Order: sequence, then C-alpha cells, then structure tokens
Amino acid sequence: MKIAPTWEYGLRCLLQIARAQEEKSLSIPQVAREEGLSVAYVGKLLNRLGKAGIIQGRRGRRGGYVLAKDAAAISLYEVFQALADPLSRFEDCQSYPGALQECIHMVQNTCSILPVWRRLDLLVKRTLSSVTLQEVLKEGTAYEQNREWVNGQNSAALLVKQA
Amino acid sequence: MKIAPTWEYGLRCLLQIARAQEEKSLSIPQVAREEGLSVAYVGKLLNRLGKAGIIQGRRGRRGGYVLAKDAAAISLYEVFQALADPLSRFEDCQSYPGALQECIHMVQNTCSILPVWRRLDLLVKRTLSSVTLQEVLKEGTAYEQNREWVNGQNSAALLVKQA
DNA sequence: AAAATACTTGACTCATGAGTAATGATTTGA
DNA sequence: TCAAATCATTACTCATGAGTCAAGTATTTT
Repeated sequence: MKIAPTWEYGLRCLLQIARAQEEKSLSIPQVAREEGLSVAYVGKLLNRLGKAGIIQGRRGRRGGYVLAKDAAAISLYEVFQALADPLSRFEDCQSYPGALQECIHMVQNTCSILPVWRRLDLLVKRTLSSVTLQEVLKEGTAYEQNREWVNGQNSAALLVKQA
Repeated sequence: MKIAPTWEYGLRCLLQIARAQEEKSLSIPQVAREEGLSVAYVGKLLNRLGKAGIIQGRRGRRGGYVLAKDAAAISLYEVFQALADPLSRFEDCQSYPGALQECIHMVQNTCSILPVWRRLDLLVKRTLSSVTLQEVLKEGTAYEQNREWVNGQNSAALLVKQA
C-alpha cells in the first residue's frame, strides 16, 4: 500500500520528541536539523500534531514541543488521523456515485462492493489503533522481533475468508 | 482509509463486464452509459485492466471487453494493482529519507518504524488477495452476510499485538 | 523595555493523480 | 471496398496534497 510522505515524516518527528522526553522539549529547528527536513515543513507537521492534542508547544526563548500525554496513550491511528490533510481524513466507506443518482451495483438493497471497502477500512484502523507510540519507541524488544507481527502467518489464517 | 476513485470506478466497470459474461462482450460506451461515467474515462480504466491481462478487448464492429480468465481466478489485489497509476503501484516498504543519507531512526540496524509499514502493507495485500471477483459477484450469499467479515470480531483478537 | 527565540497562521508554488480530448488502428458488415 | 463501430495510444487540463514562504504573536532573557 502507499504510505503518504506526511505519515512517515510526521511520525519520525514525533518519535524524536518522544525520545527526547525527560522534560526536555525539542524546538522545530532542532527536529528539522536532525531529520534533514525544512523548518517550515516540520513546523507544519508538528502544528497538526499539536492541534490534535498529541504534543504541546510552548513559545518563547526556551520553548519547544513536548508530548501532551504519555507515549503509551498515543495510538498510531490518532497520529495519522492528525497528520492527514484536514480535508481528507479517514472516512467510513467513502463512495463515488458518478453521474448517476445511485450506484447500480445493488444486490438485495446493498452495494455489492461496500463490504470490501469496509473490510479494508476496518483492518487498517484496527491495526493502527492497536499500536502505541511507546511500542514503536521500544524497538528490537517488543513487537518487531515477533515473527507473528512481521509476516503475520497465523493471523493470516483468519483473514482468508471462510470457505 | 482512503479509497482511490480509480479503485471504485474501475472495480464497478469490471463487475459489469463480469456479470455480462455468457459470451456477451460489453463495449466501452455501454459500460460508460450504465455507470454514468464518461466514455473517455471508462476507456482509460478498462485499458489498464486489459494490459494487466484481466480483461480482453476486441476491436471492430462488434467488439468489446470480456473477462480474460475465470472470475474465480481474479483477485482484488491484482485488480487494484492494475488500476493504480502506472507510476505508483504498491511498493514494499517505500520510505522517504529526506535530505539525509540515512534514516536516523535506527535501532540495532533496523529502522524502528519500518515494521509498521510492513504490517499495514501485508494486511492490505493479504486481504485483497484473499477475495476473488467471483465472490464479490455473488453478493448476499457468501462473505458479506458473514458477520466475521463485516466487523472482523474474531480476527481482531489476533491483530492486536501480543502482550 | 527590548531583543532574541520559537510557535502560529495563512497564502503561495509545485508535483502528481484524476479525468478529458483527439487521433490512430483494427474489425465487422453491407 | 468502404464506412461504421470499437479498442489503443498519447497528450492535455484540472484538482488536490506536498512542501515553501512570509508575516504575526507569544515568551524568555538581559
């Protein structure tokens, strides 16, 4: 699947702020320098995270950003929701009718392809919701070394439709 | 998650061709009229599906499109792969380094956020691969009425990371 | 206070995918 | 054979998200 640049860059900046914790706040220029991104761009991304209540900014001479709540209480889902362009948040089963009044793929009063969208949407949401920022921070110890997580062998058995 | 217009429109056009089977081929104008889309747009979408070997076009007076293989042998994954813009197919763990030579989020020689991308990518691929066009056609009978499919309750248990 | 640092906000430019338009090539049928 | 119908191909326009720019506001330090 396609990962939006906003997601990757935003998450990386957020990880830095999270790692710097211990009451040390990080300024936009600091994060930008470390990540090799422009100050303006980092400012925009962190601003979105701030408005979503994930991090908290403090202006002034010794200002900067700090996590607004514990890393264990921040799910990747809310992070990506915050980073997405304000006009294109996740939506439930968004659908495009075209020029017609109504989709013609209706069987017994239901659109026949809606379940596919629902399924995908649900999977992504559930996956992102189940991972917290703290878990991503503790790499090499937690979920990443778990073969289950990486190639999802067992869970795959349930994802395949029941014959 | 965001469903690309190309996906929805393309799949709908494909479903029509699949339903029309019985040796009846559908022309681009026919499909366009039924779906309420422009002839040019439908032509573009079906052209992509044709190049991917999913449908087969025949020119001339009584030409049109027919499925190139059995509906049961066509997975949604290959359909979406075919419909995607040629330059932006699915990629494995696409990553954006920024201006730096190397991502700085490396813990023990691994990027700490890569597993998240891998996970998402795998889930989507696996889900789409497990559904065939034939199943989408037979609505109201197969997977859609299965509560498991719609809200994924049981499978969710495995998706949540193992404590 | 005043100056320096840093977040905030809104408008702007640019790349990319959505959707259109026009032309060429192939088959059918009269 | 010729014309109509149809797919094939390429170039184009337009909307949207990525990323930039610039001016404004708040806080700290001197």
